[in-house]
Amino acid sequence: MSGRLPRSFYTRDAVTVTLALLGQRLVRVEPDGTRSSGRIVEVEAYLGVEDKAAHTFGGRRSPRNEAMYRVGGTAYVYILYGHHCLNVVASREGEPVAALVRALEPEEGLAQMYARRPKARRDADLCSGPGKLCAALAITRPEHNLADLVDGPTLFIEKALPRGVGAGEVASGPRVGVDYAEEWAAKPLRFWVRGNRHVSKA
DNA sequence: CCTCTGATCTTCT
DNA sequence: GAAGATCAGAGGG
Repeated sequence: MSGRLPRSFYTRDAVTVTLALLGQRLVRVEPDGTRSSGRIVEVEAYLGVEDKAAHTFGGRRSPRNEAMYRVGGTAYVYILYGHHCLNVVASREGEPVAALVRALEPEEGLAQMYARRPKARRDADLCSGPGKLCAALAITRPEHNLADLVDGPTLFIEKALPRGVGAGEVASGPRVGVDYAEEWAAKPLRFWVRGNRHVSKA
């Protein structure tokens, strides 16, 4: 069995962590021990107080974005248009940077995912978006915001063996839905596994 | 396959 | 009261 990613994985700079998450396995464990999981195939980096697209732009700290300021390895879960979204906080405490997990390739617990996402017609509909994957894995703000992915019991990330994703397999482009962010809108901070059919958009 | 539009609901002003 | 780090369905190619 593969091990969880340690604290030292998360306490590096944000773009390094964001890229390194590609290929790793996000795992949700139910109280009864049932696992749902998927390989991370699409992510975006959000870069702290200078990034106009980030919730922490300008250093605004609030109850909503508190998790962003915690140590790398903390989960930041927020609600947008009625859907949950999961971020993996990076770097050290006090530096509010994170990776938004945008898509997974489902691996374990497919039947449970379909049960939680009744609208899905095929595997590629299950986790191909930040709101979809949270629904599929039952990731919610009340349960998972501020959770520690290094030590927590119900949500964590396992190192994919034998390795993650090679540099040649990674594509990059502008982040989704941040056209309002002026010069930050065009920066290539979205990364995905090239050709994978589970990414939210090519 | 693609683009467009309405539903949705928390957060902060 | 307005603005989103979104989703799903409709309609056209």
